Amino acid sequence: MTATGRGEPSPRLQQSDTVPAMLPERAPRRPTMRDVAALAGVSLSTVSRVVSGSQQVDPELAVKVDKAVEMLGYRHNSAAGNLRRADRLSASIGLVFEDVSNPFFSAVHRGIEDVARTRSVLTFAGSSDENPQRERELAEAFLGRRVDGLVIVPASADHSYLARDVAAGMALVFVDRPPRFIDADAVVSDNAGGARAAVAHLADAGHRRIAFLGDRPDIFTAAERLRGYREALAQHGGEHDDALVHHPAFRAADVDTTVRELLAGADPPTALFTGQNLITLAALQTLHELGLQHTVALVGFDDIPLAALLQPGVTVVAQDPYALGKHAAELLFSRLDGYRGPSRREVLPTTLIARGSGEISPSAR
Amino acid sequence: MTATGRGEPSPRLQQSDTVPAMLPERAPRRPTMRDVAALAGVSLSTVSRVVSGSQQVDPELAVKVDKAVEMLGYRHNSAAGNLRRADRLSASIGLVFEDVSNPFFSAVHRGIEDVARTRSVLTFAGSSDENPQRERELAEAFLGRRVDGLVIVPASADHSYLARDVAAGMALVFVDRPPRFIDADAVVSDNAGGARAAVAHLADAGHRRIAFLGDRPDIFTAAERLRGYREALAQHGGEHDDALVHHPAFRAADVDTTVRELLAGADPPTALFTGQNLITLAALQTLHELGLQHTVALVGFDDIPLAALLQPGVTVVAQDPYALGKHAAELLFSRLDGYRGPSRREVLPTTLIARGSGEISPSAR
DNA sequence: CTGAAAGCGCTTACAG
DNA sequence: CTGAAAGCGCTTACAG
Repeated sequence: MTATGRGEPSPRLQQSDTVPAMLPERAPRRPTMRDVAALAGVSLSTVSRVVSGSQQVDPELAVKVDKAVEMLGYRHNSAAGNLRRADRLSASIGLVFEDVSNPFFSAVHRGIEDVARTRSVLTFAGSSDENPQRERELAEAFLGRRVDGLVIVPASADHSYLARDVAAGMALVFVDRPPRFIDADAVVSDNAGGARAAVAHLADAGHRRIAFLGDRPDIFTAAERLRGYREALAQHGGEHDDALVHHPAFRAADVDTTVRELLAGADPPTALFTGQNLITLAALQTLHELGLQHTVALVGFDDIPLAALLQPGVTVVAQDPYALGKHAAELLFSRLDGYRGPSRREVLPTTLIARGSGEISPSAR
Repeated sequence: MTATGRGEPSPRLQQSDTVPAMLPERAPRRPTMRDVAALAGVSLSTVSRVVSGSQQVDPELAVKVDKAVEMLGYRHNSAAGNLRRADRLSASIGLVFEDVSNPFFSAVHRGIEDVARTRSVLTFAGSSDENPQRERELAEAFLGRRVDGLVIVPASADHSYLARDVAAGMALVFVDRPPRFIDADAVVSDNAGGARAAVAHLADAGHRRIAFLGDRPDIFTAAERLRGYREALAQHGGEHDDALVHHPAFRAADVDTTVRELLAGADPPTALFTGQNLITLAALQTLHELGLQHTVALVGFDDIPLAALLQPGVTVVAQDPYALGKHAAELLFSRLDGYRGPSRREVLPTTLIARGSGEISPSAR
């Protein structure tokens, strides 16, 4: 669902019929505090006090200042203020996701935003596309703007490049996956446990040949889910067969090929465990195209919209991405509030939701 | 899909086993350009020149500076630099969405990000939740950080509060809906046209009683879709009946009630036109619960995942949210690049995708 | 409570 | 090409 390269319709272009007033060649200078002070007939300091609400000011002067602010359309420059302020806080944080447009991460985003908003903190957000270089560029660009903290879904294998920023007081939290080569707070889902539950569920329905389709195993969540898959197979007597383990690199397209090859093979799996939301969507598409949705069992990791309305309903192990974001933000702000203890790792539970596709028996084949 | 108030699992908390080194009570000061200059044995100006790459510098000095930067872990403070720089550009823009976690807006987000990224511009993002006050707070908070531009999905009925910022050179683009009381560029979908196509499609299948379920009509897109609905009814001889027009306020819950009441009524509609992605999802849920998905026709505005795999497949009028974002960003940057012409309005076409639900005949009832 | 002055971390004319 | 000085828009001690 990385949206790049999508075909776009050619737009109908129409001029607005409102004719704008003659524009000056150069934009006018924005009014500064100095302009406000001059108009209000007070000192710069007084304007600063009124605008920031930090100190007691004679109400009469305050009114003058407010009027001048109003008249000039003065807009405070918090970037400038931040430079001299004692706390040095920019009231902004940076978020590095894999892809802001993946519904999983956009829900995490909203969880973070809702917490940040209660503290009037703004969020920068960007997509790494699972590219370590891009993750670092984004994080460093945010740091160049002196964000107070960073929430990262790690793509990079080494986060030591952030050590000095943390030492300088930047709050750092990892979400969805833990950090590497740096000690920091993290919030993750119980990936291995969720995968075990998914595979145990399939084993309970009688499956022995269960395929795994997941992200590259160098991604923490994928590795954990693979581990859970293997542990559950071992515990429930499922078959360990490397031919059943796949890491379709380019998701949608590769998933389709992989599923078709698996099912056309000599000793096909009777069930699929799809280890990520986009992989689940693609695998479902293929199963339906093959007309095998009632024959081959499937459990997906991550819940997806309309899962309950498909025939059969899609059994999933659901994460709670909103909660992941909320908890991450809370850890972040606890650091900013002065917490100096050891780093924390929160593991959020997953929930198996049985809807039909995971309860298909192997004999359906 | 506003994620607030969702139940969260209680996390398992575990201490990390890595024991952090003794932390100093106060965070060390970040190194400044001055520190770099001192270590490298050059002037502040030289460091600035090397770091910004703006001017020719003796390669030997440049190497010294680079080494000092490396040793100290110096991180450029672009907020400070921005204060004095001639162009005054912060290389950041602000995005005000209805909800960053709605897949429609997160796709718009990605479209904008991909364009901004080619120019090394960072994006702030926030959710207005359709609240005018919140839209303004967000926009003004972004402006306080001196963003170079703003992309807004308007919730407010009056954007004149941005007039002075535009006059001062801020680039402003509206997306999904046009602005009010301000002259600015905008990119929208052909909402009326898409709705006409949807309703005409249902009329072609023989429907005369077609219900409309859309957002509050004070939202531009909803009003436009309602207009398209009415125009198509008029053109194709559908029944105009106010009892068929509904604006379920709290989406999911109200949609369910509305659909049930409509279908249980004396003269029920034979088809539904659902005018927004979340409304479509909720209406489908209800139709399936009632077992009427093969009986009552439905066309939704906005495509949704898995729509093709439902029984019947869900016929939709699809927008291209990624393209919406991309075009909005292009208009924005053209302003920043010096375009001074009249404001532009781009209208992107929609696409009707017939998948089954929209082709159910009225006699199925 | 108020104002003049210094200074936050940079960039930019200005001399050399 | 390089450096000393001024200044961006603010906040903050410091006097009064």
